[in-house]
Amino acid sequence: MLDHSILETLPRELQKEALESIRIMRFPPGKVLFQAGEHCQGLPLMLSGAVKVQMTGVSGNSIVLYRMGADDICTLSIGCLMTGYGYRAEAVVEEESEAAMVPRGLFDRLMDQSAAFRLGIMESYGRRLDDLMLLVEEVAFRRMDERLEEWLQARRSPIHITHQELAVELGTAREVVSRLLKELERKSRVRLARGKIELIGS
Amino acid sequence: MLDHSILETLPRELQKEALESIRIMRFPPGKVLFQAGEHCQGLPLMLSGAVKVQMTGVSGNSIVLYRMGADDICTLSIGCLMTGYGYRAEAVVEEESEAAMVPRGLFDRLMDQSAAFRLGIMESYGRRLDDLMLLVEEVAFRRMDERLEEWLQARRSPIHITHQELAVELGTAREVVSRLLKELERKSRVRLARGKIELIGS
DNA sequence: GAGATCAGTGTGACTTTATCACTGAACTGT
DNA sequence: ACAGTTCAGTGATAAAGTCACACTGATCTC
Repeated sequence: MLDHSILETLPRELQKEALESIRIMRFPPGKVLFQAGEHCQGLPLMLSGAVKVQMTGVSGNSIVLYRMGADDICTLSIGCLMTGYGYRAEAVVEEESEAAMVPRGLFDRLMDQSAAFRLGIMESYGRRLDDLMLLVEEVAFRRMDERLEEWLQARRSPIHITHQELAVELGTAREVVSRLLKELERKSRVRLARGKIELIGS
Repeated sequence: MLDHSILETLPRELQKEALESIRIMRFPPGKVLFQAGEHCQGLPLMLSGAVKVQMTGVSGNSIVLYRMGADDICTLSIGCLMTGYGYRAEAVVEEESEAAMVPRGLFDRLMDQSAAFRLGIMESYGRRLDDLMLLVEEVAFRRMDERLEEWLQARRSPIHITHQELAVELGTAREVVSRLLKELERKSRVRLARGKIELIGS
């Protein structure tokens, strides 16, 4: 049940405590783990699945910041727990996910007593920082048509997504995505349908 | 010498080890602490001063990601040390700074034995994450004229900076800054001179 | 101190991206 | 089958980024 998890690496005694105080939860696709402004209810440690973290600006526009997968701990939640401020972003489940909800006390003890756990946390933080730095560069300097094409090429055709969702992925406006996609269709690089994009000859 | 530092909080024995293995270094403004691609030579723990961290995209454009001040540990360096990858960004001293260079071994022991140190690290990470998330939103969705005005209003007139440097602060092109500033001058909100911007009536 | 040099700035022309307003097409439920 | 809703397309306009080049003020050289 804790297979493939960072929790496996814990010393026996801690593992026992962990198994007792941790709640394992399942989340279906679409489930909102937390929203902007809410306060942290416990640290989700992902065991499987995929969750996207996105934020909405004052303008009302949204952008996907990064994704979490197995063995990631939600670094945003750590920050919320430590500072007591509310979340700045929201987390939405993309693929059926399992997560261990770690209470504050156990988290502190794990940090205190397990070097492996600490390493896992630091790695999660490092990845997040790296993801965000790359994103800043993308958004600030790269052309939208290139970013769109890369995004499309990184998936399997057909891709089921609306233009609006794709706009949030890239941090742009829906109209921009529509126009760029239409342009790609004119070049016969994609075939468009409502809520679906087929890649041609890649 | 370690006044105002997170290192003060350490238990006596660790503090002794810290004082022995840590090198305190002074850096003058303009000093480059590290550059993109380089490998980590030790964790800088800032004691005083200010350092900006900026990155350069493939396009050659640069953007300031965040700033470090007293009691910040360089989270980027932690990541580099853990993963062995080179830095993705560069760090430039803005104000005369002092930093304690913490070797890997001591860092691990501090993380292991001092809850206060761990908390400091987590807070540094939290701030970085928060800074970067806000930056993503700014860059993706906010108007450049607003961002420029805010940046200007946050300083004391006169501001000594070139348009190029200001462009890097905001992650845009020099020409854009020049034009927006000229527009502000036409509205009598600023007075421009070579390398200097005076704010009028604020 | 006259010219050469160079970093810093200004600006026109053009492209790309964002925003606004609206139309129409495709799906949903009853 | 119709009403309501979500999704997509597009023209007009504004903001921002890019490219090319001219100008200006500071510094250096002789």
